[in-house]
Amino acid sequence: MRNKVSLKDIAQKVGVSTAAVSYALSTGKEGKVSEEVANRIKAAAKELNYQPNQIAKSLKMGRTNTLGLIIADVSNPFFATIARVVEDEANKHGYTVIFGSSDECPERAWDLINVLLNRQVDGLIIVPSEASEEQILYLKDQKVPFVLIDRYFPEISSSFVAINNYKAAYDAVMHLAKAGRKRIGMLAYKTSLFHMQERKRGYQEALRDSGLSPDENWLKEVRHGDIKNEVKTAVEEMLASDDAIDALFFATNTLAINGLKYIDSLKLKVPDDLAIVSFDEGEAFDFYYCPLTFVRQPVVELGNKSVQLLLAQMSGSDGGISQVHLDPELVIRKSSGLV
Amino acid sequence: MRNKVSLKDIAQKVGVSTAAVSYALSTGKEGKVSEEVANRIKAAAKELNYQPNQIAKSLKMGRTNTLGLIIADVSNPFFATIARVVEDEANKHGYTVIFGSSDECPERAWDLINVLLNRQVDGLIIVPSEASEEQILYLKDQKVPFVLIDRYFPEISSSFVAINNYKAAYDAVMHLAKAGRKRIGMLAYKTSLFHMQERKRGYQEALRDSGLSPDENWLKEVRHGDIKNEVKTAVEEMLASDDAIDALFFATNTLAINGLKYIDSLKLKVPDDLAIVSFDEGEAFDFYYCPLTFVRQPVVELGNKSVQLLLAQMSGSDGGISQVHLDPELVIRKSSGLV
DNA sequence: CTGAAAGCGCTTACAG
DNA sequence: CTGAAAGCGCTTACAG
Repeated sequence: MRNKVSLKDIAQKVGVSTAAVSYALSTGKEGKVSEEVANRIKAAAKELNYQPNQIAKSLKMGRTNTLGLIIADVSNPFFATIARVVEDEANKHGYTVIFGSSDECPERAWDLINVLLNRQVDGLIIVPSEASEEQILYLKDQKVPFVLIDRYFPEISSSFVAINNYKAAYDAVMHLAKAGRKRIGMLAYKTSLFHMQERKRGYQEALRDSGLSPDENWLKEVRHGDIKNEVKTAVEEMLASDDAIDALFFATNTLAINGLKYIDSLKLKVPDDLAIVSFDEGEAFDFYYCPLTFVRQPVVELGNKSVQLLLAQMSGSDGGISQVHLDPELVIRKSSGLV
Repeated sequence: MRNKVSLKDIAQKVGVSTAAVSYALSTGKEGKVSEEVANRIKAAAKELNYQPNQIAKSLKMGRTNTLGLIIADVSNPFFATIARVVEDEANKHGYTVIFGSSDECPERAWDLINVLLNRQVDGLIIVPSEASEEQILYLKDQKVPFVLIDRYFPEISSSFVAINNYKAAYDAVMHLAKAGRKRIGMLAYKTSLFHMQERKRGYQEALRDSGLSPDENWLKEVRHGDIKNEVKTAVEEMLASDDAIDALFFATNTLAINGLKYIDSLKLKVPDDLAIVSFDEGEAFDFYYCPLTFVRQPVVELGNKSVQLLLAQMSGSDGGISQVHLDPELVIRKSSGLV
């Protein structure tokens, strides 16, 4: 089978102890073995195509140089990009990443945490799902290094990297107000997760600050699951009332994709009939007839920063909890009706 | 720190050997320890919140229950979906997956293979990049269980799961011919990889079988890297000649996205000015004004099958090499000009 | 039925 | 400068 050659084989071949081989092969321990012996060892290692067994090393060292990443779903482009960025940044620092998709389901997230912990990952990066506070508290209690990304729980003190969702929504809606829209709707997810609450709060504050009294029919929430139909119903209702909306802010890209499809089926014209602002860009919108105004999340920074915070936390050099808010950017194009 | 509780701690608490604890806690070894002792052990394990250290177990067992997955790029939706499917299928069988993105670069693929092997993955699923034959031969030589996915090297005997690319392209182009198109172009990648060769062969055979003598200007190849500009130039040339194409077959979804953007900028109308068939569906096309005819790859089956083949190979129950070709499906919509 | 012991492949404190 | 030995946390063949 493979990987049969171990330190012992090299030691035997050269006629030294495994200790000598270990010293000779690890950098920074040069003084421990004479150069001549070291060279013979290195030659033998190369000849036998020696590949160190990281599992054995990990067991001995108590470190695996592995990071665990729990996201909602890799097949969602937003999370796929995060996964990619985290992978690259981790690799750069000599870490491998193991990821898992929680599907926004706390039970699956628990399973993943246990699997990753049993595999002795050195730290975790987590996009927490709803109702997973218990998990986060457990990790804190167990002193597992971790950082939350994209979302966090304000009532739990922990490291995180997130965007300023309040501001993102506030700016988006203010922009629609400035464009002259009076009846601005918002389509969001029905979830207690803080990032979504913040987006809703931003929406509401912006309405207030624009002197537009929010109508309760303008803010609709749908659940994960049967998105397509729920979005249809929600948008239908926003458009049906006497006070039909004249602008719509989508709280995520998935909501925007589904919402726009339905709006198109109604033959409504963006932005004339309905002005639109969405969250995130993406290939999905590349072919939309009207270039969309959207909130650009700094996803690369989000991913990089989460790795950096985690590594700092693991090395103990940061002395505690770091909470990072990154600023999103409102990219203005035609769909909001101002240009 | 975390995970401090080991078999030894439980053994001490209960007053038995670690062996007894190990037996009591592993299923299928019931007879090895009296029920009464076993119960006390289990109670203690629960009380101490014992979590087995998989690293230690792996070292001892010579198996990690981990699969390595090397794809071109997780942030590409096609590969992201494969990653997701592989993850789910592997989990179902008790395996964790570690993935890495090779970026179609053989050096990066080599690095990934070494990292994964050093981490003692039990097997590999690989989307091979160009010029990586050496790597595949190495894996064979080392008797590492692996299966290739999406692509393979016909001159190297190995397990793989791929689609019938020749047929996919042949059917697509025949369909365009049936739609009355006479000058059918194809935009492909410049690569020696077999799947692309097969797609080109399918295109050429279909032209021949339709009595359309292929013009060498109709088949263009671009390199990864500066896709956007190369696609632009290629499409430009296909349209510029006296024999300008009246239909275009895209060999991948990335090529289609870039190609269609350029075609749109030319104000060409699909399918009247130019009929289109693409590879893969995707959100990207959801908003395209003309529903696209495309080759649907059975990506879920592709992923599932690759895991199944790998597990069979690892268990030694399949006695060698399995080569699976899955059939793609041509989904006919408006862009090809027949409906 | 039960447990002491060896060993997976490493690293490093320690004694020579 | 060099190497024997212990030990990371498990599992299991083996002896009692």
